[in-house]
Amino acid sequence: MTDSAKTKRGKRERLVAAASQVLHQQGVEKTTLADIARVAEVPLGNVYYYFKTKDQLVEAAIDAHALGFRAMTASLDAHTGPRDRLKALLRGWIEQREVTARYGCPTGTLCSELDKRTDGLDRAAAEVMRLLIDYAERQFRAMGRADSHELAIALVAAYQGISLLTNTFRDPELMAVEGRRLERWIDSLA
Amino acid sequence: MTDSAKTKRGKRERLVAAASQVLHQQGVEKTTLADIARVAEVPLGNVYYYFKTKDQLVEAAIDAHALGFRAMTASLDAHTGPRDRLKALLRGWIEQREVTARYGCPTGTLCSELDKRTDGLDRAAAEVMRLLIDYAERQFRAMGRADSHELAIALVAAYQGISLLTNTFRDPELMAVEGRRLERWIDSLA
DNA sequence: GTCTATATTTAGATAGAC
DNA sequence: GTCTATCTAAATATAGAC
Repeated sequence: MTDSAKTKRGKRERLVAAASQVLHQQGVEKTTLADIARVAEVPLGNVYYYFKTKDQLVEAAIDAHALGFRAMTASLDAHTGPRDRLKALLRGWIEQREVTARYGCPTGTLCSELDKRTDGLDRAAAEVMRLLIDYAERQFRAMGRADSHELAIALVAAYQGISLLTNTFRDPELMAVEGRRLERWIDSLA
Repeated sequence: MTDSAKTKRGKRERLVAAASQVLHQQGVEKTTLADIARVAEVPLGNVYYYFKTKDQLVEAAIDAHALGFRAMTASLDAHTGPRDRLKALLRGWIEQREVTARYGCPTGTLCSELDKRTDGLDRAAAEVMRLLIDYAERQFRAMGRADSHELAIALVAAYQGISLLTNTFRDPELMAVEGRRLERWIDSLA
């Protein structure tokens, strides 16, 4: 991606990209539309031409996040088998450890924060988490595990938990160590 | 606790108790001082006699949370051995599963949300998480494990992760199932 | 110490010129 | 479609009577 917000992609697209980034870094509640507009290099008043409310922009960012996840898993499917796909997922998490140490897991922080809301945004975030669990579950099932659902929950929980600790203590090594532990765990499964 | 906010405990004490409750339920950013004052049954303007800023009240609530955790572990130490203490910890988490499904782990949600802040409040929340890890680590060490630190991180990460999923999907059974899995894991350790 | 009324600030949202 | 200026609502914080 050589494009920055500066370049002449569509403004709507720039706003969504800027929202994804800033919402992850600052959290939903602490992010103002002015913050997003500045990063997207779109005048504040113009935001409302594309999104009627802040919530609609947040929802668009979540949808973009879900789309990005589907693209990632699609490329993961290039790997030969389900075990390799799971380990590739783990390695991706380990590679992102610096970002995670600074800002947490994008999906996890969204779910945690948006859960406090009564409107539908919390369900949109939960949907992304569901995508992740379902993907892991399919791999465990392809490995022939009858307890694929429980294993998928355990894997994603371990990742979300270590993401939170990595972020809380600002220590990327936590993710690296736990990631390797999870890799050994996956190798140990029949 | 037969005391409600109504009773004539000190106002400062009532404000801290109300803050602990409401901050857990609504999150820090979405909670107003008016919310806390209402639950504590203290007039809004009077809050500022006890706390100069909202942040100071939030910090007092975090400190109270840390104090409560120390009291809990002190009573856990009544258990015969380190393995029983860890399993008692797990059973406590399982017992809290309905609250966790609705509002998440109090410590985890605080750490996740406050991490987005630059002031010192994020470190106050991290300290409570540190207490939890240190306690678990002491038990693993007492069990004779050389890898007590790694095990403590894994245990707390598993708990924090399943708390997030339990909350995200509003499903207390997730905590119950994973809690039993973690109990078996602790039993399996030499 | 207590509490009402209000000042101040900020951010979401809109009006209307171009 | 774009953008400046502004409205409005809400929340933190304060003033000052009691």
